[in-house]
Amino acid sequence: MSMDEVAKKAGVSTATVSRVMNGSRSVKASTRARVEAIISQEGYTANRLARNLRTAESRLLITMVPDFSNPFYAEIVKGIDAVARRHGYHLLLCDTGASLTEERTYFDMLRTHLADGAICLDPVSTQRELASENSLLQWVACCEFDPKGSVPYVGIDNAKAARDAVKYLVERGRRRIAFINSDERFLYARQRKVGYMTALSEAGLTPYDGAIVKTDGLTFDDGRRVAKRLLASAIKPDAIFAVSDTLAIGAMQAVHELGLRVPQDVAVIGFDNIPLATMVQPALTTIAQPMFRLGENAANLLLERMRDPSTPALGTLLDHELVIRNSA
Amino acid sequence: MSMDEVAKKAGVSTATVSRVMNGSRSVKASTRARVEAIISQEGYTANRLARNLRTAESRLLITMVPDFSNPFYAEIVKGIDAVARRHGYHLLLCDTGASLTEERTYFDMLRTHLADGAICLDPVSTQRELASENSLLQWVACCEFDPKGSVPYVGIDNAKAARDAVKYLVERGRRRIAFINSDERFLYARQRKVGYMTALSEAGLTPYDGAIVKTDGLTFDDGRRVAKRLLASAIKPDAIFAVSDTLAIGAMQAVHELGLRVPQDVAVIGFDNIPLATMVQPALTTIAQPMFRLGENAANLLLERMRDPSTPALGTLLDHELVIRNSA
DNA sequence: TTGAAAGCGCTAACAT
DNA sequence: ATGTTAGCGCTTTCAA
Repeated sequence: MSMDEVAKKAGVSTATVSRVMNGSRSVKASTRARVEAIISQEGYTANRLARNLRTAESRLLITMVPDFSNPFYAEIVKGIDAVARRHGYHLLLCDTGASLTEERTYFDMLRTHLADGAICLDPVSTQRELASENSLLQWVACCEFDPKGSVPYVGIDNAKAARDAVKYLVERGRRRIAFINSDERFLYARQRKVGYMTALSEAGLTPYDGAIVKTDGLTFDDGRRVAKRLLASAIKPDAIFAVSDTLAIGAMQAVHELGLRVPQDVAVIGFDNIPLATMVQPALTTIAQPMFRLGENAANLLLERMRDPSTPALGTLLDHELVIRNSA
Repeated sequence: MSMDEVAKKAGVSTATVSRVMNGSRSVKASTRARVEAIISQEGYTANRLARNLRTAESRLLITMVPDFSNPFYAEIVKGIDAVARRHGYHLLLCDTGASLTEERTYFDMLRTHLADGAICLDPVSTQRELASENSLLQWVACCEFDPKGSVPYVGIDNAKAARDAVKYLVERGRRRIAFINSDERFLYARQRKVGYMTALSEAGLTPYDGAIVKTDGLTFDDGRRVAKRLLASAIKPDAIFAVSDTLAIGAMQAVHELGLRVPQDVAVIGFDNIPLATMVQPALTTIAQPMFRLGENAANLLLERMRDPSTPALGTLLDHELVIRNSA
């Protein structure tokens, strides 16, 4: 059923029906009542495709996530969703698999007006590729960002956070501190490595031979695998710092499987403070990111820029926190 | 830039540009080349709002999830996404919080042609409310479904699966088997309870006093909390069957905190086989659901019904599997 | 093989 | 306070 038919039944013009639907003040009470009666009686809802075409907005926001089976992103998305909803927007959530091609597809949805704005959580390396070709589109970066780029962002100071974690290990007397990093296409991976190096050099240390390892993914099993390698080499670590909790938990598992104890033999620190961190044995010491608030901030930033595109494209860094539990 | 401008630049009509964009065969090769040159040179992409309005389809599929921080749903969504993508659809993912009001919002998006179809993972109790008012819309249920309803669905036989789990415990000599259930608005909760009762009665047992407990949520902490209650009562369980892995892992944690051993003192079985199940100590025995395939099937079912609405609205049950590890 | 023209269902400027 | 009308940018029949 279209607006035309509603108008006909109510004996008014489509313009009046439109006014009623959009809450325009300039409709006589009796007319409004008559129209509303028809609307609810017929269960009429406006065709949003038509409305969107006409008003050139869709009230849809895209959120690009590299992998939504990673629990870390869930909280961020909830923060985004909360803000979006509060402003009458809905979320088009996309698992890009960190792939450039997929990203392009979603940017196309912006370009073709299927969505009004986007929040990108994908690796900064892909973001850089996309920045120039999508400079006219409304989008912001969250967690992953190019500090020198022109895309507004919200994140944390990864280098400082990693430094805090490693500094803590040093203060507890650890000297052979291994570092499990992930894909360095991600800014956080590169920055956290910097923080790791900084903390060591501030303590007059250097990474021992073979202290730094890399994984492709972020699964528990990735963590377990590389930790086993770490624990099987000539020089054995007395502490492991992993760039994500999932990796850290995998590493703890590996330590246990080799008959060693956490933290006595090997201390372990993770990053993210996912819900699970409190549930493993021993509970995981980690760096907490304000995930929900990261999402909220990103959404607010985007909405603000959409409202007023001349808003300066600034970057915001939120605070992290070292959460000390029992694994280190 | 609109199609009009492309047409003007190429010296053809919009109809021809449209034909080129949609790969119509009836365009002279030289004309096509000329138009395509302009398109790529200008970086033109069609306004999908306009196209959607005209063709009355959006190529968007809604997926309603009660809570996407639950890792269980992530795999299902990936299955849905894979199929959707293969057929040129994109996913509008929604966290409804299992709320009826939210659900209604998303069904409205179907009604208003913002999306072409929906897959609902929300509790069957809310689905029932929605079934009649949305009987004309294209949607299917996944995991949660009304076996007697008219909405097509894909799921597993929860009662049978739960029975398998509890039967296994009985066969291993357990007698005081506790049951941690969650919100009984969910079909799976009710069906699994049936399975639990069936297995016991088949073994000539009845639940001991206080054997059955309920939680509101599905977090680790919910599991830990109720397990503590269970282990503090007069009669202590020698086994715990939880309706989800997250609850089971929380329960294991509680057992450990009380200085008891899993499985020697208390065996624990979960449900879902989330990735984490292999990473906890001891590794969790659980019922595996084919999550990815559940998602794939649901999406295929939906697409089929959209293609041919006369396709019978049938229900499919996929197989589960008891995965034996070390916790029971 | 191509173009002209109608129209998808709505909003908003303008007129009354 | 209400109606008329012109489009938003596309697809698609119909005619040439």
